[in-house]
Amino acid sequence: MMSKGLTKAPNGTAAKTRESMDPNQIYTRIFDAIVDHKLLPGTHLKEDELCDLFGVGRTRIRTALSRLSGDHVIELVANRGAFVARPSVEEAREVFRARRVIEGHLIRRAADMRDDAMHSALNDHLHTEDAARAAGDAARVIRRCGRYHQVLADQADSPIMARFVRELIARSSLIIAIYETGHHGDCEMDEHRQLSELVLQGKGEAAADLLDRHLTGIEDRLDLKPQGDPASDLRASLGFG
Amino acid sequence: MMSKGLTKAPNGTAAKTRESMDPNQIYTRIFDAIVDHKLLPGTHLKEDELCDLFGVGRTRIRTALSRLSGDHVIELVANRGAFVARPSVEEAREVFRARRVIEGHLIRRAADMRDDAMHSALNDHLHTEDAARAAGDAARVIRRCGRYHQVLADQADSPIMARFVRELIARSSLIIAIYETGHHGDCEMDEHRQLSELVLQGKGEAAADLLDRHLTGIEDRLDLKPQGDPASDLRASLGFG
DNA sequence: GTTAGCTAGATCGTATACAATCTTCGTATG
DNA sequence: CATACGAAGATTGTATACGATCTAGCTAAC
Repeated sequence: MMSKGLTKAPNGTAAKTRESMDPNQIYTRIFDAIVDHKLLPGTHLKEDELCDLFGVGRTRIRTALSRLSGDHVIELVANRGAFVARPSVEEAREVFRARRVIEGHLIRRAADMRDDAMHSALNDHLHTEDAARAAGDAARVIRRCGRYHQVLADQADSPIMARFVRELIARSSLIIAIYETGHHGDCEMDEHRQLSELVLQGKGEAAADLLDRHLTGIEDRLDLKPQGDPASDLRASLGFG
Repeated sequence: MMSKGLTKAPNGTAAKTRESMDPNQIYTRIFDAIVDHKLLPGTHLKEDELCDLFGVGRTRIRTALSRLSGDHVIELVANRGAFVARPSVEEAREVFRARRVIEGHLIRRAADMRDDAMHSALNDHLHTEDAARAAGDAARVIRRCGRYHQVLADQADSPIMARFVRELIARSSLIIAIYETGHHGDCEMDEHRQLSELVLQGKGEAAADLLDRHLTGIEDRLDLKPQGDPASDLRASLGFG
């Protein structure tokens, strides 16, 4: 059952659902549920089930699933259906490498462009991140941490690369769901604050360096051992390693 | 009429078409037609017309169009349909900036990883590029030039970033279609050869520098003036500038 | 007891029909 | 003659029904 991950309406009433949702809204709802770890990697997203939940025909569901597949947050298997993606170790490493490359460029550029609007955007977000942490809502903290990187990427006036980063952040969330070890501090809160300060002081190189270490730190806290082929993987899983 | 850009079958017979094409094949055919400048920016891709051309129902066409839209090579306008994308000047500049960032990273990495397979892949492609140029087939030269960058990106064992590059190359082709000035040499052939040599010699930094200049050169050969709002743009187009 | 084959159920893939929307062209009116 | 209005045609958006494919569980044979 998936009703744990996707509720019919955000406020509890089913009113919005009756009025038929756009493919866009459906897409966003599922995307967010995946990023927020409400839908876990491997989950089978059955079309009929989603039809009931959202109160629409299969056509709209399929449109939404197609877009999600384009973002690589779900995998469309022929004649089997849609599954929440399960990034491999190799994919995981490349996602973080790509983030270092692209976000690194964007943060340098943002530092060169800093203005009042950027100041507000970055600080506003830090406040919501604080609030989430204070409330002790773990799911919200995860979401806010990811969002910080998105807000940062959005400051560089580079919508194309910001979209790439959006996909990479979503996939990072899946990666964390699969490979996280006990000791988080997924995104060290303080590092986010330092990043903002460096950007707003125009210290692009320093900001890029810190961002690189920040992302590498997240990656290092994951359990990304090279995993063997399925056969030996089975042996290892059964304790014959 | 669009039959100039999309022929029913590659060899002239209509046999393949009868057997019903996959959404995948349809997607690839349209994607290639756009990259090859057989379908020009702004072209309206009508669903019924495509149904006739490919001999399938609208469902498969829509699946293909949805994927193309995800690549941003076509634009899906609500209730109006699909149009070949017309990148703005701002988008054009960001596409080349993104290419410098991402391809720059990949070429450095490729240089660090060079092996026999890479040697063959790069040289094989240069030969097909030579052949196209010798045959004097302008369309094929354009296609091969774009493909070179794709082949290069594919050498860095980074499928995610290689996919980003694939989209950027396709959009570059649209940008060239719109903004090209008379004097091409779109991709200086000799620079491709030099790039391959530097990569295969493991000179990553030098290769990255040359690639940066190469891409900047292509961008500089375009007519990317800051374009005014539609109103003044019309005045300029009619010679009242 | 194990394995191969088979049947029934579930799920997705596609085509088609109908509804909603937009565009265009003709018409009437100022 | 120019402009606003309206109706017809064209095009896309959606739901639904049917067919294809896969999965699971059962039965039977070895």
